[in-house]
Amino acid sequence: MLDIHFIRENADIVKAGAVKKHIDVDIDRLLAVDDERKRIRLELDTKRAEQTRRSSEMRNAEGEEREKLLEAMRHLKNGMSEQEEKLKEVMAEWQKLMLMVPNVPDMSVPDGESDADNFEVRKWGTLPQFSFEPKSHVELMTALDIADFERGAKVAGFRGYFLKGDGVLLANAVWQLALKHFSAKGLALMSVPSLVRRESFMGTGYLPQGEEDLYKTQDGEYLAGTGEVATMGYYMNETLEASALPVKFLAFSPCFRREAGAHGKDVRGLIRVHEFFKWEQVVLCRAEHDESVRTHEWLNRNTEEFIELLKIPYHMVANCGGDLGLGQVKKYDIELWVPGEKKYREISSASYFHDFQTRRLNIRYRDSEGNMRFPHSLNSTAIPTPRILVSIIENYQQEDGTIRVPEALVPYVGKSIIGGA
RNA sequence: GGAGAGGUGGCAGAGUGGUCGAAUGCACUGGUUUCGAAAACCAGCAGGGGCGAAAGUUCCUCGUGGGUUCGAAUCCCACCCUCUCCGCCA
Repeated sequence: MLDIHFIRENADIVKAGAVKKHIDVDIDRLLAVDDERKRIRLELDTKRAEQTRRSSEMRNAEGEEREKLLEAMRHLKNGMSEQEEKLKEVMAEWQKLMLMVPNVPDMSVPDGESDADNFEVRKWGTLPQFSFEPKSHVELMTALDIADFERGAKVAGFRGYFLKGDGVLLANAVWQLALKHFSAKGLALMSVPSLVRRESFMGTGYLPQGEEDLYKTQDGEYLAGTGEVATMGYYMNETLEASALPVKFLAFSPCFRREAGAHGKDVRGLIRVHEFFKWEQVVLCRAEHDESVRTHEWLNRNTEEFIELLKIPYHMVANCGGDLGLGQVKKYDIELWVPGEKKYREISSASYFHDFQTRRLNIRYRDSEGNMRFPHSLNSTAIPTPRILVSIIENYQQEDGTIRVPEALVPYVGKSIIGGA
């Protein structure tokens, strides 16, 4: 959510931002509703002030004087209840519109409609050269019996999977290495709920718009598609000490996604699944743009470094306007090379939000001047499993169908070849 | 699943119809004292919205939404949430 003052004073910027994000929102309508809201409030305030005044006179009034006052009050209240009704209607529309206004993307965000228009910022590593036709992870893992997709579908339905044996070890090894790498960066470990109430989804901006993509329980909670939701909810409705900032979390959680809009996409394998695990970096920092920008680069770099430990070729893109979420100011995606598809596939997403989320979540801190402020929030994937296995398996495959274990993972897997004799 | 208790400022916690946006304590900020600090003492200190250059002034907020009343933190209703005990269970 943006500050209504900001929207009023920068209507053109907000409108242009929505256009850049390809989000349709009627700012003029919001401004008109806000005018109405202010007008009614002012009139009501005046009447309420009179009511308070009269009612304190009432305490000592007796007899005829009292009757007069009562009569005047009745008159006053008549007009008020109508206006209160009206204000309620206006506020309902106001709230609805406010939740729809997207955050303004940064100047540096490239124009574009979809992920096809994202801008490549840098590239790392050299693409593997195979003397044979590389196989997909589905073939490789099935042949090695370290994953079972058929039975996955039988038991869990579409997009279901089992990891088995060394597949489990490999996923676990990634977690171990991630734990070490990311906690060395000063991120505090936290294991967070996946079953989360509506409020935190509203606060992070996944609701009200994203209802379709979420699983919902019969008790009304939702299953989170990312640990970001619970981690951001952690300080909801709290006031932090400025000295506590920045807070930096590395949150672990199971993640659940309906993939409602992606029925035909990535129907095989571990790229797009309904349930997976993710380590997520989440930061709250002082409400300074510079600090947000610096932290954003840092978070993204942390993940790049992790991928470099695994020695998997990647590139990093700046997401275009049309590929940004409602609250995001800017986003970088890291995409890993997938030999079976001969293209880069997303593994990580780093974004910053300014105070868009903290305003919705009512997370505040007191700055050095004693003013209440909404901190800035950021988050970035540390590492998701099992998706990361796709690139590991396919990039490290050998002609005989065995998989070399990335050097950094060998201590955790306990072997250097999967499928070897 | 059954029974009960409760939601008040940054925190703890009083307040059961009118000078209550709210005692008190802690925390915090400023000052006195000190070589400096601690302690003590003095003072300040909820958030948000109007109007105003400012001083100030006014409205809203005691979980949320309704109701009763001239007047509600306080009474009534509904909902949400939390805690305790019993049962069941990882």
